[in-house]
Amino acid sequence: MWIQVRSFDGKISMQIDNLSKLTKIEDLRERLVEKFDAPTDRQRLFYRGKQLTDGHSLFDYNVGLNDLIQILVRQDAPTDKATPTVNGYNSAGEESSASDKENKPLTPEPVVASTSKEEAECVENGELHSTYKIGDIVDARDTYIGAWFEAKIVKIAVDTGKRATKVAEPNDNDDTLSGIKNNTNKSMRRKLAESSDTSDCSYDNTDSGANSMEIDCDTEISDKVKTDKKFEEIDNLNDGFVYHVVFEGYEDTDAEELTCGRIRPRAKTARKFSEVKEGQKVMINFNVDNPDQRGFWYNAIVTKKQNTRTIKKLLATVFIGPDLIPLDDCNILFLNEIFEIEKPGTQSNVDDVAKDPSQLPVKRKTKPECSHCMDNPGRECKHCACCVCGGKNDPDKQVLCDECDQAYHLQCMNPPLDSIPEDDEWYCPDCKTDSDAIVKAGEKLKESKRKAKMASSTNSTSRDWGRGMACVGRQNVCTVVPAQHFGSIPGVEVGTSWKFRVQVSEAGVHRPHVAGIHGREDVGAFSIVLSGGYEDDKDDGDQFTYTGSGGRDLSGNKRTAEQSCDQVLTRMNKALAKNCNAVMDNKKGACSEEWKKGKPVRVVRNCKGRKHSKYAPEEGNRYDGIYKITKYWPEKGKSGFLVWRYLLKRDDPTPAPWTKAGKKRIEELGLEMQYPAGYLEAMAKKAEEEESSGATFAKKGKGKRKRTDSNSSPGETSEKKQKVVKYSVDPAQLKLIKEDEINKKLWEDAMLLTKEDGQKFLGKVKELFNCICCQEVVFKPITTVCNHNICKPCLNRSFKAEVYNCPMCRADLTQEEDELKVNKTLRTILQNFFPGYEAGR
DNA sequence: GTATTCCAACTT
DNA sequence: AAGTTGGAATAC
Repeated sequence: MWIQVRSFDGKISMQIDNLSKLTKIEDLRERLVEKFDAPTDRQRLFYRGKQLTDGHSLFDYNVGLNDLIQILVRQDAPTDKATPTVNGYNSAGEESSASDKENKPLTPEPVVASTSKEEAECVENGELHSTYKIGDIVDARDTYIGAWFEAKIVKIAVDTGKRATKVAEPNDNDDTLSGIKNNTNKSMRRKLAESSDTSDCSYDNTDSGANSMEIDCDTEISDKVKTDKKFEEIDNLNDGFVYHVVFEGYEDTDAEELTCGRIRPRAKTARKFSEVKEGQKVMINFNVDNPDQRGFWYNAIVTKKQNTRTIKKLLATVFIGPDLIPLDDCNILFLNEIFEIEKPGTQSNVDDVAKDPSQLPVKRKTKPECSHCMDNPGRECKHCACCVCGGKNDPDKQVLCDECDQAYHLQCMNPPLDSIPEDDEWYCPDCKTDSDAIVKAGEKLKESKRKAKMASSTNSTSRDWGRGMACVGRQNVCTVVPAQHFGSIPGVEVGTSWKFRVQVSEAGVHRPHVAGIHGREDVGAFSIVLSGGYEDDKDDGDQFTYTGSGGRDLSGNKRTAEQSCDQVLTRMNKALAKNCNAVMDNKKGACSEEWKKGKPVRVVRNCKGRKHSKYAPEEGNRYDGIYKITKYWPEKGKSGFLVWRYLLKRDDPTPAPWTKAGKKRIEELGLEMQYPAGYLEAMAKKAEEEESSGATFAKKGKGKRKRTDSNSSPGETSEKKQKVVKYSVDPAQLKLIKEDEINKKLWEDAMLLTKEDGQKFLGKVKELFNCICCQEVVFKPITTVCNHNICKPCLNRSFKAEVYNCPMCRADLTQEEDELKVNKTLRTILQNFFPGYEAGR
């Protein structure tokens, strides 16, 4: 068996082959380490909303063939923090970390790791001429967004030129002005701080395209870069020291290593608006994403000032991003919060602050972290405070979920918690893996009673199973027609072949997984498979005899056995008889005068029938069209027991696949053997492995070579086929399509394919009218104002969850809330093309 | 190769 | 919930 594994961001995806259903989760993890660069203990695997835990098998979780498992890689190893790894190196050693501690008088023991022995020599305060001292209260420029944040120096080291942050330094040579990513929310900032810990970090904001902005590259800007070079000169200053700073509010995050150019004394001189002059360099608050809101603190040059009695306005060039790109003509909102830029290298302020704590500058206001309560401490907020009561009280008694980041008061939990959990990780009830559903490793999932009875659960077998196609479940269900449907399946051409029976089931042609007859004794038979079970069945192509089922002792889950008793005309045998256009006779059978008036049976021939029939396909299963029951009768089989026999005659307008016309048609339509999704890939890989492992044999053995040929994908030969069979849409359907004006464009797209074949056309219709929510053909379709088609039930669900956007394009649908009108025309057309597809809904 | 035996999908 | 079923891999 094979499955798909994908990272949550969708960036990395791979097929894992050669799995058995009994493969354990821990074994699966091993297979993911390399590709996802994730040690097993950092992997979090999810399938259908459940987190997979070790000790269980894929079967326990009902993971099916080609199913998708998502992987999330934990940032931090869940091990103890005594030996942190920073910058990709291990901690330098015990001595240096011991001396670290002495040098950190003020801070509550931040995790600072030296990068190597060489660099680990910490600088004693005053010993060397560093620009700043440990404990200095400073502003430090964030590497990525270019804004200044309050920070504190916790450690100083001699710069050996090997700083990890080097890659994150402003890049003089790089004059790319576009594609600046601006991240301004809290979690982003935290991420930024974290990500700078990795030496090979090149931060790429993929989480939200909405936050990124592009700066147009025009000559004006390049000119500005030159004139304002001075900002850069300061920023690139290097006094030979590396300053380890911790940002205020992020004390629990590792320190960031910066050069002195990225640091300056904490801004303390506020300038009055009246004092500010054009051309002046200042630090102002600006929000790049939403210029009419509060943002972060950036360097800026005042370019225009208007100060009349009625108008007070300040325009400035603001320097943003890692390369401090100038952004012209920014309207500065907070005219009473303009700070002078402190000169770098001015007297250290650590002693002053120690003497007189009131000198400590007030924390500058930045963009509120919570857009719901605007950080108003008096306002309850379930977003940034306790998500149960919204209260902001007792922050030390709030516990944060490591999955969703929501806060919970201990007392607001149900049941309440007595104390902060001691575990490294804590998950809120919503995120916690359901411990009821997943019991301790080694035991089975409680879920299904049936499963508990199975051999694999009762430990009655040691058989490994589920590597192949014998016991897989269906990947899709045919909804084009109801399960109990007589006649052909729209879109499935005569001559279509599938490798495995389960695929025939998926296509809706013959639904049972194993059984040869699909029917209901009170309704009739819908389809049969000829798989050569009975020697005395005679197959002449256009007509054949068929034997009913039963009369054998299949106890013990056997598939074959000698006839051991008479067959009776019940169940499937009766169903087949029902199709015959004659009065039912369960003693002697019956014969139809007008056999064509009987109910249609879809006939599939299986390659196993080749033993006795030349009409059977060479490989897999082939749909041969509609047959009808001419007569049925009981007779003595070779075993001496009674069996029911049926004579079927072909009644299908399409030429049979073995005829000349039929072969031509198959060629024209380009019908090829259908394999399960991922099957050919899995086989190719398997063959490759065999090839390499058996390389020494390959030289001798001629047989091995053959294999490469049979591996060639069937798609390769498709070039030469010509599709001349047109698919015709009948006039009534065409009329309806014209009426569905609102979907005109989609229909035009689909109609292009009528030149090819029905499969293509109907496939396209399915694709174009697929509901993005349920991934099926739209049921009770609603065509939105933005011209998208969604199932009414799907849209209703969305509205119930108070989401009033189009699931397709996010367009506002608030107006439509009251009157969700089904596009009746479209519904009729779809019903026309896919008769009964609604029955499955 | 052949006998055995896993599960899934179906109906009753 | 139990019985039926000629699939297809696994064990021998």
